[in-house]
Amino acid sequence: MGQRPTILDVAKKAGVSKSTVSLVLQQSASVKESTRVAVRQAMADIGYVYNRSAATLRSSSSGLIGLVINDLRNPFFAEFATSFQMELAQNGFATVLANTDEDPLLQSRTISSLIEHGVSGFVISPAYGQEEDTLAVIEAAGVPTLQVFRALSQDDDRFPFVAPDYKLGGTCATEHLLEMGCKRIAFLGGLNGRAVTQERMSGYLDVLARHRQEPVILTGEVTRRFGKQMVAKLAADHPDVDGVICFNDLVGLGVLSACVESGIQVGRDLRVVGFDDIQDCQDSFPALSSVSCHIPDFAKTTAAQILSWINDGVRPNDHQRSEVELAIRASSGQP
Amino acid sequence: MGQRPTILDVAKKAGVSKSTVSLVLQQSASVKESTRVAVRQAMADIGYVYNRSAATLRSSSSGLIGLVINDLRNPFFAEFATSFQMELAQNGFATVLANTDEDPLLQSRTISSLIEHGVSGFVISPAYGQEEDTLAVIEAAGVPTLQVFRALSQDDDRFPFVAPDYKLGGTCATEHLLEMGCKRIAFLGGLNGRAVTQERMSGYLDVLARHRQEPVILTGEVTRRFGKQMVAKLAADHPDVDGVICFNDLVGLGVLSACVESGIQVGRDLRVVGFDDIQDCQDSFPALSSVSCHIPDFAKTTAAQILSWINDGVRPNDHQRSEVELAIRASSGQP
DNA sequence: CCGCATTTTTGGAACGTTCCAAACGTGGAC
DNA sequence: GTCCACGTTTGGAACGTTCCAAAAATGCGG
Repeated sequence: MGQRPTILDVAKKAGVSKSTVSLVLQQSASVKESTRVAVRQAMADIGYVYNRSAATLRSSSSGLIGLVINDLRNPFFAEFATSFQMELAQNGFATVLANTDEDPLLQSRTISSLIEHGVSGFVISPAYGQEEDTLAVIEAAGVPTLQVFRALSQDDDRFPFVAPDYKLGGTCATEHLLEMGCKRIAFLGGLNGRAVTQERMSGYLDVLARHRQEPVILTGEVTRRFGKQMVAKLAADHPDVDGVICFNDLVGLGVLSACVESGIQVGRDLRVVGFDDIQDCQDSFPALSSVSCHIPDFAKTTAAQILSWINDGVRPNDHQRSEVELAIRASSGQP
Repeated sequence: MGQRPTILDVAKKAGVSKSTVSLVLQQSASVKESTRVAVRQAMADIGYVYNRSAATLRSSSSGLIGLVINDLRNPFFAEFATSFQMELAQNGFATVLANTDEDPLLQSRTISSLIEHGVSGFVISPAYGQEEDTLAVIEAAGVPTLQVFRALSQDDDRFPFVAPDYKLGGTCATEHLLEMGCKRIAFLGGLNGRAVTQERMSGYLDVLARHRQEPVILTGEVTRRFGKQMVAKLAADHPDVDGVICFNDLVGLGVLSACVESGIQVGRDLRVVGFDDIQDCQDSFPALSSVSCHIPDFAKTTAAQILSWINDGVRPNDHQRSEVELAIRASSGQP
């Protein structure tokens, strides 16, 4: 017995059959308490470790969930991934986390690899491009899949999609800035034509239209750097702008640092609101107002949904929007 | 054949035996080119997908590597995890990423779970506490394991350990500040008594001793918040401090934002150096000087080492230090 | 103490690969 | 034409679980 012990060894030690051991492993209710204890004891005695590959092979269910993320370096996704992973761990599932770096090719390779590993489900914040390939592969495999934050297929309903209510976020942020007295509000960042950008922007546009303000829109990357650059551009091209809604917090934080650099008083000369409410928002100077998506809650909900799909076959609703809430801080601050 | 096709189906379709198909799957050199092509074609035709659980069961090697990280929300680790994961993907391995949130109990549970899944190796930046339990479990399983950034077992050599040369980093940073003319340099952050803190600090202490400067040490958390708080404390208790070495970039960025807030001119009144060189350093204001650990390279090396241990049985050296380099930016800037 | 319902336990057959020793086929040397 | 070596291919036996139908044990009313 130089090998690792198997359930057979456990069975022998405990004086029962392997089937009984298996039942114990599966927490079956139909095994008598006393034998359960005996079996557990035997396991501890001989140092048994469960072999999930064998179980997976036989039962075709792996206890593995693939989390495929387009940009893990973005703190927003990192925070989500962390919460999600810990939530799943609580439920006995392990998370295989993969970053696709916005590369659709890498994405479909990754997905194929995860399918080979027999993941029981996917949660995916997809990279754009090659939509058909990606979706087809998953569909062929028949693995429960939840799209989060972004949807590859806006129209068709192949996979349920859950995201924060971006539009409402845009609305809140814009209304807030108006209330603070802004006369001219710009929207910064976000790739043009992407659904997420359009949604966040549409909340902004609606509110402006209602208040008969002309929009100022500068779409682009979603990085700190871009935020910094746009401050100069605004100063040059749109000196009357006194409020900005940023596509996300990274852009917002970039704006903040550029303002500090060029002596613009954030919260007075220029009011800034970000999006996502990552943790950095609280520690920047000035602290960044932001549309909070309640990341940990969102992760919890997502985890619950994919689990109940896997375990109980309950497919989540196709389009879901989670609540958002504006976290007001100094960057949009003094009246 | 409502089921997924297996190698048997492929074999039938291609007119060969299942063994041959298996050989093709394993890229064996001993299969003739023409049959290889035929088999591949057959696979494509019937939509075969490889079942790794079966392979794992038989060959007891899963192509899965566990990456266990103590704090994924810290951008430094997120950057590392991302690079590492993508590097492994290149080599056909999938990464199971788990965050332990500095919780040793969660850590040992996580590790056990990953062992059940049959991970072929671990790369672990451990949470402190319960050292013996954690190490014993891994050791019993006999899984190749590389400790990175931190070591649970300083003394014994149960698992190889690789980390940036923290001490050298501390030395470089301190010398740099001296060269810039600082008369009094403080060290901020890092939990007291932890090896990493001591190493970073010892480089600092050595240099100060050589220049007969008295150290000012304020250990504590490794967060932005702590950095902010310490600026006030320094101003109150140590008004003569004109340079700070921060335990890591988070502390450094916190210092920066507090300085901006209270009107301290960073780079002139106070020179600041961080540690890790996360991406945010380049986009803060002012840009934060930092000791770079070359994260992507480090990840690459780590990946290579764990892979060659797994594939070729080459156990890496027990204690390794990777190069560090000071990235000089505006925060330590003007002479 | 028997019969019957119910609770527990059980042996054998999967699951889809890889491994191994042996068989096959082909071509060159004699 | 025979033999051997070498490059390919092959069937059967694992690997460690879960599933299933059926057997064994138990409890209970009469």
